[in-house]
Amino acid sequence: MTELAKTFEPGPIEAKWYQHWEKGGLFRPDRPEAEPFTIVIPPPNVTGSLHIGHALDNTLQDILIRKARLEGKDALWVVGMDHAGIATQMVVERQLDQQGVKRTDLGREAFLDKVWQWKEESGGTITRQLRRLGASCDWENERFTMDEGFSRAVRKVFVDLYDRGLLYRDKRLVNWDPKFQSAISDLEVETAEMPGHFWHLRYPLADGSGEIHVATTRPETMLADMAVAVHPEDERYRDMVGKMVRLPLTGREVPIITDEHADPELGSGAVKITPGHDFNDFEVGKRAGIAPADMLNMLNARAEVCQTADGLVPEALIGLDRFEARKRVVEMLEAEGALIRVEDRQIATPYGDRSGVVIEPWLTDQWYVDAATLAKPALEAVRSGDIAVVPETWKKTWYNWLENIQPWCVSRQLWWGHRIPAWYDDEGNAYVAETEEEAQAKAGEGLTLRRDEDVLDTWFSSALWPFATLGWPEQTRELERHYPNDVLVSGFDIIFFWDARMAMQGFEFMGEKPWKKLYLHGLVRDKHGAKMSKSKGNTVDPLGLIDRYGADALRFTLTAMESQGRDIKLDEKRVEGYRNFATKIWNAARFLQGNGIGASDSIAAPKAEKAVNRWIIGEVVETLARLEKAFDELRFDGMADAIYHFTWGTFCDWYLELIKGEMDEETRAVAAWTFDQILVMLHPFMPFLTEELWQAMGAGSRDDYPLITAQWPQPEAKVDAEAKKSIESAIAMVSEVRALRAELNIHWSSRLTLHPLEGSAPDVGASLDRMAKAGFGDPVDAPAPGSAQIVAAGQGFAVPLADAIDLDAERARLKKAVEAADKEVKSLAGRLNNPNFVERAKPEAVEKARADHAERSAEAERLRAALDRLG
RNA sequence: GGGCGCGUAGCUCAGUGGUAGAGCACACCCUUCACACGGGUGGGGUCGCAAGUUCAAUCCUUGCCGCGCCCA
Repeated sequence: MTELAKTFEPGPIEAKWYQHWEKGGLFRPDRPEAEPFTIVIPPPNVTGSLHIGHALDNTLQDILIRKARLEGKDALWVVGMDHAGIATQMVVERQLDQQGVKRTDLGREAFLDKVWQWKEESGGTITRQLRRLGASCDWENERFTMDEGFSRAVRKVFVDLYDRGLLYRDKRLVNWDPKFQSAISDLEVETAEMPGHFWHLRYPLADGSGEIHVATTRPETMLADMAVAVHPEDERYRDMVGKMVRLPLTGREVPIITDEHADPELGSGAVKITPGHDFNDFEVGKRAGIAPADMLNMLNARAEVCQTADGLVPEALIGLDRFEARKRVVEMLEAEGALIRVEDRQIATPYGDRSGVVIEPWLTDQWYVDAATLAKPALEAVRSGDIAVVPETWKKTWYNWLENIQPWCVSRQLWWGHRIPAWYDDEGNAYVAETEEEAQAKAGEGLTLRRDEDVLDTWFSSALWPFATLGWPEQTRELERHYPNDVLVSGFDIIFFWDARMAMQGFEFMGEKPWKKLYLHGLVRDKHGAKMSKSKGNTVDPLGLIDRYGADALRFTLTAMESQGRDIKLDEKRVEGYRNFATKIWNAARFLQGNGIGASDSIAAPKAEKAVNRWIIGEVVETLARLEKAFDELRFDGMADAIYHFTWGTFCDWYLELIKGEMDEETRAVAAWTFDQILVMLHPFMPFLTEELWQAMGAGSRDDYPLITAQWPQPEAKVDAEAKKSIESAIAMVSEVRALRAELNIHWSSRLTLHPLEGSAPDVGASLDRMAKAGFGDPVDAPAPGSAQIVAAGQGFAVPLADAIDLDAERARLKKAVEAADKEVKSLAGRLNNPNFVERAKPEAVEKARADHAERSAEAERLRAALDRLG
C-alpha cells in the first residue's frame, strides 16, 4: 500500500495517470478476438476548443467506452476532427488580414498551404483538452476529414452518388451568404422575427386603364419583378388578368398572372413576383413558364445591386448595398408617386447561422444531393427499431424532418475543403470522376477541362465518419469488425446536420445502419437556464472547473445531471458537491489502509459468515444490478445515483461504521473486496481517482494491473435476506437512538441504556455502542420514572435518563410518531375496509396493504403505550 | 400555423396506478481516533388548474393556464 495524503488533490494525479494510460496503449488494448464495441466521436472542429457541451458529450461516451473495456471488449473510441470549411478559412483569412495579405493575393495553392500550416501549429487545441477530461480515445489512429484516405472516400461518394443519379447540378435559388460569398444549406439558415415594414406600392397598367396595388417587405426587389400575381378565384382582379403592368423606376412591362400563392386576404390580394430573389416567387415563376436561366437577377455576390439582363435598372442604383438600395428605391418610388403607404410589421428574416448576416435567396448553379431518396432507409431503420433512438421522443423529430427533406445543396464557394471532383469543358458540360485522368477519359481527348472551383459542405464529409474512419473504401478488418458502431452519442442540435446524414450515407454506401443506438442529450445551460454564449458572458469553462474541482468531479456532475430529454442547468455548487464525494472516497481508502485493508485478490465475493459482511456483499450485488440496468437503458443519472448512494450512503455511512472495532480476517477480506467493487464500478465515471486508489490499495501487486483494464465486477453472490433483515434492524435501532438524542438534546457524553419492554435484547453486536453510544439493559415491565422510550425493530424500549428528562419534549416526540403511524394505519384500514378494493385490486396490492397495516398498527400501539405511560 | 417537451420541497431535478424521493440550501447538535470538502438529527410539497376513467390518479384521458425548443 502507498500511504495517502490527507486530502485528495486531483491535478497531479490526473496528469500522471493520463500519461500512463496513453503511453501504455491502454486506451486500445490489443484484443483482436474480443467482442468489438465501437463509438465514433462527433468530430470537433479543428478550430474548436473544449466547451461544456463537449465535456458532457465526451464524458458520456467515455463512460460507455470505459465500461466496455472493463467488460473485456475490444473497445474502440474513434477520435478525430473535422476541417470546418468556413470556420477554418475565416480564422486563417483573419490572420492573413493582420499581415495585410488577402486570400486572393496568395492564390488557392498558397492559401491552402497556409491553412495546413495553421492546422499543424494551432489546430486541434481541443484534442489536448479532451485529454484533460480523461477521454480514453484511440489517439493512435486519430482521423481528420481532410486526410488523404478520408478525402478519397469523399471523392468516391461524390462520384458514386452522381453515377447513381443521386447527385446533380442545378440552377435554382440557394441560400446565399453575402458575407462568406458562398451558398449554405437550408439547415444553416436561422429565421428570426424582426421589426420591419410592409410597403404598399401602386403599379400602373401599361394601357393606362388603371392600376394595381401590391405590398412587399422588400421593396428593392421590385427592380427584378417579372410579374404580378393574383389568386385565380379573386373576383376583384378578374378583368385585369393577362394585362401588362408598367413597373415604376424600370419601366419594365410585366404580366398580371394568376397563382394560388397570391393570398386574397393579405394586403390587396395582389403580389409582386420576383422569381430570382424569393423562394415562393421562384416557384410561381416556374409555374408561369419562366425558366430559371431567364429569371432576372439584380444582385451580385456581395448583395450589391447589379444591372439586370434587360438593362432597365436605373444607373443611380447600380453598386448600392442591398439595404442602401432599399432606402433609395423607396425614396424614388415615393417621388414617382408609386408609394401608397408604409405599415410596421414583424418580418421573418433569414440569417446565416455562422455569419449572422441576412441571407439572400440567389440564383446560381450548385450541386445538390437527392436527400429524399437517401432518407428512405434512414427513416425505415428508425421505424422498424433497427436503429434505437434514446430517448424515443426524438423519433418523431427524425420522421418529421426526413419525410419533408429538401434537396441538399452541398457545394460551397470556399477554398478550404474537399474540392468538388467535377470538370467542365468549354461548353460547360460536367464530367464527374475521382481523378482528372478519369474525367479526361470521360470527356474524350482534345477537350480542355477546367476543375470545379468549389468545395463540399463539411457535413458532406462528416456524414461518412462512421465508416470512412475505419478505412472505407478499403474493406479493412477494422471496418468489418466495427461497423455498424454500437452507439452514437450526440447533442440533439445536430440531429439533422450530422446524425441523419450519417444514417443516409451509411445505408447508401455500407448497406447498413451506422450505429445500433442513437443517444441524444440536451444542451448545457447556465444555472438560470439560459443558453450559454460568449456574448452573454455566461459560459462555463470546463477547464476552469477541472482546475478547481478535478476532472472526476466535473464528469460525475454532468453524468448525474444527464437525465433523458432535459437540458442541463449547470450550477457550480453541484461540481463542488461531487468534488466532496471524491474526497469522501479518498478518506474511506485512508481508513481502510489504517486498518490494514488493501487490495482484494478475488473477483468473486469472499466467503463470509458475519451478518454485516454477508449484508454488504448483497448490497454490492443489488447496486451492480441497478447500475447494469441504468447502462442498458442509457440512464446516466441512474448510473450516478446507484454508485453514489451505495458508496456514500451504504458503504461509508453504515458498513465502515459497523465494522469499526470488529476487524477480523473475514471482515478485512470483505471490506477490501467491496472497496475494489466500488473502484471498478466507479471507474467509468471517475477514472483518475479510482485508478489512483486502485494502485494505492494494491501497491506492489498491481503494478502491471491497472484499473483501466481490470475486470468489471462478477460477485457470484446473492442477496442474503436474513443478513439484510438483521443489519437493517441494527440500522433502525441506531437511527432511533440518535433521533432520541437529537430531539431530547442528550449530549454524547452520556451513555444510554435500553431496557426491553417486551422480549429480550436483539443481537446488534457492538454497533449500537459505537454508533449511538447506547447498550441494552435488563428487560423491565414498565419504564422507570424519568425514562424516555423508543420503538424500533418491532420492540419497545425504556431509556432511563440520568438527568431530568424534558417531559414535554419527550411527549411531543412520541406524539408526533404516533400521529404519523396512525395516519398511515387509518389510510390502509380505509382501503382494506372498502369491499371494492379487496375484490378488485390486484391480490399483491391487497396482501401488501394487509401486511403494512399489521406492522404499522403494532408500531402505533407501542408508541401509544409509551405515550400513555408517560402520563 | 404544425410538432415536441416541460410545470413535483426555497433551488436543480428523479419518480411511481396504491397517500411522494435525491442533491444543494435551511435549522439545531457534534473538534466520537477516515473525512468539517465531515458526522448526526430535523423542518419543508393540496406533485400548474379543472373535469373524466378507475376500488384507488402526482402518474392514464381531455381541456385550460404558464414556460421552452424545433419546423413552416
